[in-house]
Amino acid sequence: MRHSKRNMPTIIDVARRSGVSKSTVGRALSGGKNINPETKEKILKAAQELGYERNHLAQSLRSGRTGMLGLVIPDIANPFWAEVARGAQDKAAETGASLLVFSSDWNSEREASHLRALRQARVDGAIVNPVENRIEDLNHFGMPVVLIGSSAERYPELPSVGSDIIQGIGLGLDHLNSLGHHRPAFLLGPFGRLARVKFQRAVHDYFVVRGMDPTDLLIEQGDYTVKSGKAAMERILATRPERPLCLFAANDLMALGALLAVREAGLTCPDDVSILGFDGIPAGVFSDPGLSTIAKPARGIGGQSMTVLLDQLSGQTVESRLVLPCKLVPRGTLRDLSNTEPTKLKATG
Amino acid sequence: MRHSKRNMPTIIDVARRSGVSKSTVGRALSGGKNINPETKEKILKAAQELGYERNHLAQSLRSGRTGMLGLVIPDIANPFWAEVARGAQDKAAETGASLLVFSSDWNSEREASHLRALRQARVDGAIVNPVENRIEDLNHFGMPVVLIGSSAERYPELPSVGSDIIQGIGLGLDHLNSLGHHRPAFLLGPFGRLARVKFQRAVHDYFVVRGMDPTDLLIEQGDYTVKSGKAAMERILATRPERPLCLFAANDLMALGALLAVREAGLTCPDDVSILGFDGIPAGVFSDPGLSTIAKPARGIGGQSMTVLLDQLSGQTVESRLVLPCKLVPRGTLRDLSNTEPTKLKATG
DNA sequence: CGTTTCCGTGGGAACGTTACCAGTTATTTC
DNA sequence: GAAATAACTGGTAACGTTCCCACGGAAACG
Repeated sequence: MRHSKRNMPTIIDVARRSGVSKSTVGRALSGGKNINPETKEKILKAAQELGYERNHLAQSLRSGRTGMLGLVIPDIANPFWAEVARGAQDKAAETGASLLVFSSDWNSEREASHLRALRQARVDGAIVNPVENRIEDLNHFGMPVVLIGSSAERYPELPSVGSDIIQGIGLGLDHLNSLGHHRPAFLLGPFGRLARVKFQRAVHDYFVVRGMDPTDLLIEQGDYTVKSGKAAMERILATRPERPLCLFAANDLMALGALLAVREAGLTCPDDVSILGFDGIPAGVFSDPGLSTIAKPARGIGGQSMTVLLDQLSGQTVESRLVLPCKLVPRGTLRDLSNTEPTKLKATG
Repeated sequence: MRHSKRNMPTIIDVARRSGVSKSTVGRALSGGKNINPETKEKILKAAQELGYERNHLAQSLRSGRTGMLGLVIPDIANPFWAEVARGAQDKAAETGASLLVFSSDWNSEREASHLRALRQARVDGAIVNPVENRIEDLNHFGMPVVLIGSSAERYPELPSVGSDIIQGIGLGLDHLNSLGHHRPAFLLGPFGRLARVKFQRAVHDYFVVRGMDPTDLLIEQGDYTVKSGKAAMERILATRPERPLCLFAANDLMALGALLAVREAGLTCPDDVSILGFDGIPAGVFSDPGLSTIAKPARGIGGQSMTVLLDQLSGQTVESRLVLPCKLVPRGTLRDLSNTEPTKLKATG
């Protein structure tokens, strides 16, 4: 190794080599004004020759800005959150900031510990997906925060970025309607969860607004896993004999599980059963047929939340709540019934 | 906000409040010896009351250790690398270290820029997946490095952690043999790549060691994408009429592509065609049937490389090259021919 | 020509912590 | 009981940078 970490060159070495004071070197290196172009070039050259690398710690300690930002998400190994992280990271890199990434595993203790670590690292700000059942106050975190995800609503005073689930659900139901699926079954999450309540209410409102009957919709429950999706579809198939059937699942994993159940029952998708997912995970491409879904703007959420955070850091007032639109991704799990028997369907609907 | 970032309490505030000197506070807080238990408790209490949070920057600047580690991988949004990151992160968290994660996108300029950022942040060490075509010298990086991935071989002096591809291939071929597939077709990567060469050599050696004929094996080429896998399988189906057919693909994405081609040709997997993948990506679960594959220990690579890095930091001498075993993940794409016609197959093989 | 403004530079203090040394007691040792 | 040792504490100097002020000289102004 060239310099053994304990004797890396400092501005003072650069100053000696270029025959000026460390103040001048500092000015030259931090791009300040009031510096003779010739002197600056001389200093830059000396710095390069010495292999000088600015000590970010000292700079941060003195200036009070670290140029480091924090990101606390449930699980970096989860494709959705990995996309979010990537979006945030790219945006941060544009401004030369580094990102400290932590996975909380939906565990509020780990979350608290990570937030403490961020505070100790004196990051300039943080993006956090707060754990759902967390009570402790994120409000006086001590630095700018931007919240992401559905549980952000618990902190109305803090800026947040999320996906527009209501719009996404509308998009999905519109699409289903256009294909002739007017009363799909729904597969939602666990009863207690905030996301579940929001989803169900959005569906209800959609039906009411359009003068359709929102009661007696078939709603099954799962826990967002493949297994629970499969089990739910088995229940539906057992109780509902009618066959062009349609299911709108609250996430892709359950939708894929439902797809497995359809196959095991000897039925085919989309001929017998149509399935629409929600999330837009990459694995949806590989199922047979490919999973039609409503994609959340994962990378966009990461990028936008970073933008909001950076705006906040530069002193701008920021929008308190930003929702990004979802996108329809039609693949192969939806059957088009609109041309087959439009009159009959209209009559029943 | 409670304290507006510019007036967070320091040890000196804690010292005032608890009536001791800042030296004593320092001792109490950094868990050193030579401190009266009562005094220590008093100080801890005062610190808590003030909401004191140790300034990691100052600590690092003075002590020369930041407790921060770097991780440079191609793409955090890629499931495989996300797993690696997760493994490294968990291991780092055990020792209280934070991880700075960067995505290089297989771009050596971005990689160089990220390495510079790590050096400026004065991280204690880094884990790097070097970009393949990189020439610049990672050898005098200036701090402990651990390499991961296949291109680590270019830096024989640096410690590295990878998966044992040769063992994984052996595992796959053993398994195929046991199921009666003695001469599978192979779907490998682009000709120039190091990984392709290694794969092909491993297959060759496997055949030679077992006294089997390594020549005239059917080898198709792809570029690790789904599309190329599909195209390759279409070529194979067109040229090879015999039907219990078997394909061993060099990665899961191509294997899934091949699976699509089989379906589109009106054939079924595994009845007509058996497919074995390599990687162990999560999406393999959702295909129909589920993709049998050789899983690389992604999280293990992350965790082990972090262990090696931490060992190196604590002054221990470390193994220069560590290879982790791959694991067989049997799902549904492999047909068992061993019971059906063992004698006939033995005769032909 | 004296005064003001500007530019370029240097010298110190400060950021918050740990390392080190020098004290002051309390405790042990011969 | 004096001396040596241990336990605890305080003061000061770093770590490498930026911030602030002061200084000299050149240019601009009246």
